[in-house]
Amino acid sequence: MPRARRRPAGQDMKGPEGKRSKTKNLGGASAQVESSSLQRTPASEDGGEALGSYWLMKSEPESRLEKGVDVKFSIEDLQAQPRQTTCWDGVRNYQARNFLRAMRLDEEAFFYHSNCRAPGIAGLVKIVKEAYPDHTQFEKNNPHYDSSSKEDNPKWSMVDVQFVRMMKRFIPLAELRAHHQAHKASGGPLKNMALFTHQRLSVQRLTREEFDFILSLEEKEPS
DNA sequence: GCCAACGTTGGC
DNA sequence: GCCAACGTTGGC
Repeated sequence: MPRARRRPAGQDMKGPEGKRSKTKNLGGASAQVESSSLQRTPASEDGGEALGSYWLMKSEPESRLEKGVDVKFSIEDLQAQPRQTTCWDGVRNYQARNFLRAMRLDEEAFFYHSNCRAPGIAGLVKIVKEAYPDHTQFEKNNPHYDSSSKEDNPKWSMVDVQFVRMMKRFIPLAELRAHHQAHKASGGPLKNMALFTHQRLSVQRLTREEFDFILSLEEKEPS
């Protein structure tokens, strides 16, 4: 099956080569109740909080070809989308998928720039549509096509996210790491941050303490 | 471009 | 079900 990859469907309407069908018609005629997954668990399954959760979602802001398709999707690309909204397709890792399925409407996520010259947290997005089947798993020409997934039992899910705001200042990975290292000794809020303890996971859950601490960094001088 | 970390695959 | 080989992630 396809490798685990993240990144949203940059419905970039660049050039004539209109990628796939894409273009989720949000607000389309029938705001149909999606989610073939009625498995709507109490969100307490993955060690999840009962209350709202916070998230971090990775995306690559620099061009890179995957099976001939550019996977670039920066926060600026998100801002340029209709309604500043995109479907977060292409996740092919079970842990990340389960987090997508645990996301609830209006929960907030950091938009993280990965695999680039300046990795770090660029902005804030929120969930505007809960998990539903990722259509790209059925598209033979999509880099994330999964021949093992069947239409009547889709393996992979996606959510829709909408731009909320840019961070007041970009929060570099190196700065987060410095806090993580310090907090491991001091017991501070970033001591177990998934960005470092599960570094390859493209969709991560944050505690409220982690989320609030990172927001507080916006007000501080770059260190 | 290098390469460590780590998830997945497939032989047995 | 083990585990070595392999492929990917993603920082540097």
